[in-house]
Amino acid sequence: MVNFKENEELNILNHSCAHLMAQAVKHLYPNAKFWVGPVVEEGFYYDIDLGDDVIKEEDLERIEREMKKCSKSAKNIIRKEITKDEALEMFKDDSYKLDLISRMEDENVISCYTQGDFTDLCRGPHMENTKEIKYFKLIKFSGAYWKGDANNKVLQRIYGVCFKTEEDLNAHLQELEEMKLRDHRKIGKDLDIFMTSDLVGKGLPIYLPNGYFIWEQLENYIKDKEKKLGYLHVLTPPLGNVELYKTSGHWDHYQESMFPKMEVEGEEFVLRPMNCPHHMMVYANAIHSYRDLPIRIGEIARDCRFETSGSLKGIERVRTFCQNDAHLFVTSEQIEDEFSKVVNLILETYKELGITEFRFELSLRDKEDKVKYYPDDEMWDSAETKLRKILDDYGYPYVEKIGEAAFYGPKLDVQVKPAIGPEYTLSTCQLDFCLPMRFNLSYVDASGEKKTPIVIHRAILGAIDRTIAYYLEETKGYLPAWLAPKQVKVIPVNNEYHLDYAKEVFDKLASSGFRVEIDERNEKLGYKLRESVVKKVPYMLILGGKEKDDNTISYRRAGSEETTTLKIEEFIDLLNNDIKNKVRYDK
RNA sequence: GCCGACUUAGCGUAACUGGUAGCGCAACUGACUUGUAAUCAGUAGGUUGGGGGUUCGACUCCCUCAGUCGGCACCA
Repeated sequence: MVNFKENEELNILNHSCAHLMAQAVKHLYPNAKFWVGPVVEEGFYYDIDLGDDVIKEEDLERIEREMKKCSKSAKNIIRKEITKDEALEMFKDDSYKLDLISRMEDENVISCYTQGDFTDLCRGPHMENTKEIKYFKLIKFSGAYWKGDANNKVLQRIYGVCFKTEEDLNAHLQELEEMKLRDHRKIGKDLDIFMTSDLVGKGLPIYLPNGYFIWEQLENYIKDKEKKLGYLHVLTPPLGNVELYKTSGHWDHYQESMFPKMEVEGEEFVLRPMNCPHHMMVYANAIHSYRDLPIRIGEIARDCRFETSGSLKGIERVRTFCQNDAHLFVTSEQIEDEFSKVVNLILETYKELGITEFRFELSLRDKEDKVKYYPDDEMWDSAETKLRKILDDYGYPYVEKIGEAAFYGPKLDVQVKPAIGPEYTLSTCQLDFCLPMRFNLSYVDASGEKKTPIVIHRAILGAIDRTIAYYLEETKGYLPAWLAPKQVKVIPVNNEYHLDYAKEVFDKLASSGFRVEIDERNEKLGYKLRESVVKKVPYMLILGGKEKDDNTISYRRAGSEETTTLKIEEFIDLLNNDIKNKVRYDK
């Protein structure tokens, strides 16, 4: 998928197109006031105040038609540089522009661009003439808070894309359609992976047998890896006393997005929104020597968060989910080593799953925000410096994000992009000097002195739910054999002649431990084959006279139309290899 | 939560400016006995998301609740 922001040529074209759209909107809505119209990864948008008017589906077409007219009028796009005073005078009736101008440095050059009857404040650059802005499409529209603040007025935001040629535009629109086909919500339905029910409640997905099978595989996979790295797994309750969260600080920070507390026999409980406090208690259960550290406590742990209704999405963002969580209790000398091991684990896991599109973010505190972040600058500076050094030493590229840290410490977030919607965090590794203090955790060091350990919070498969969503989209539903609920479908060409042989092959595969199914129905080969193709079964074995005579099998692999013939033992080797190496079929 | 849209059988959909719900797949029954994405025929399946209203009459218009979707905001 093209990145409009990073492609310089498309960036200029799309930004110019945002102006063209603004011009058209101004023609159709003379009272329209404009906020900002930047180019983003997925194209351009413009935030517009239409007074009491709102954009409707049919308005997009009207605006597009008007844009075409503006484009055809072939007006030169003329840059003019003005002083701040001139700018303030020029836009004196436009509170939005005045807001922008007043925040500009006095000595900076302010520029505006004029095309025909429309002038907009803008840094540029732009195309030279509106006729160059020709192949565009308005994609979607929505409300958007002014300045991204939910307390502010909702502006109308219109998104669009623009290309140099009609072919490029059509190819892009085609690609957007194809992305919809790989949406995990569609695949999840088609392959009977999960369901939801109004009666159960929104954001509370139910994993069907196929979905739970995938879940179990992923859970076992990551827990096995963790065990090899010395993690100890525990099982803790999915709710806890409110005091536990008051101690951790979560109650103060996240009460609003927790399910409300329940009172029973004078005690107050909440469904837990995360597991750190429980794991702190696991640590606190015994006296620890420096010799015991690092202690790595892991759990596939269920959490419940009262996520806002508008943020729920399939199994990607839900109100109950299971984290692949762990807390590493370490000495300050062990931070770097343990943190690096986690980064290694993340990268190794991604490599094994074939995940190649991801980026690292170093999430730091916003020093101005004294409310969110634990007020201890020395602690924060030390944690952030340490984490930055670890990442620099590690050598994997990352970007820094101010104000994205957790309230208790800075973190490394691994971001991925789903088929539809903005990118999200799949894995995280966080450095925490704060909670161990709040919970009064300690160990005895070599000189017999009490010390406070440091905690590394980390999740590799993040939430299992989200990982399933992501992997369904990654693989387009063509699950690799190790994850596929059914690995092989045996299809006799003609039951009368080939069923016995098919059963023989079926028995051999089943007794070799494969998840195999035989289709004994009296249907045409094409009919039976189609069903397996649609359900994306990794291997379809077609067994007829040829195979029976030669004692072979012919297979078709998911996503391919090729047929290959092998000895049954060769096929078993092939499948074992696929399972062992987690071979993907979607590439 | 906010702005907008949507909700018809298990799934995918049709029904003009209001005239009383069709189709395909899947399911079930039977026939066909089959070589790489859909054999033929029949049967059954819907208080058109729930509730209320307007109307002689509502899938269609209005209100309301719920859910879903696109963004925004939020995301320990």
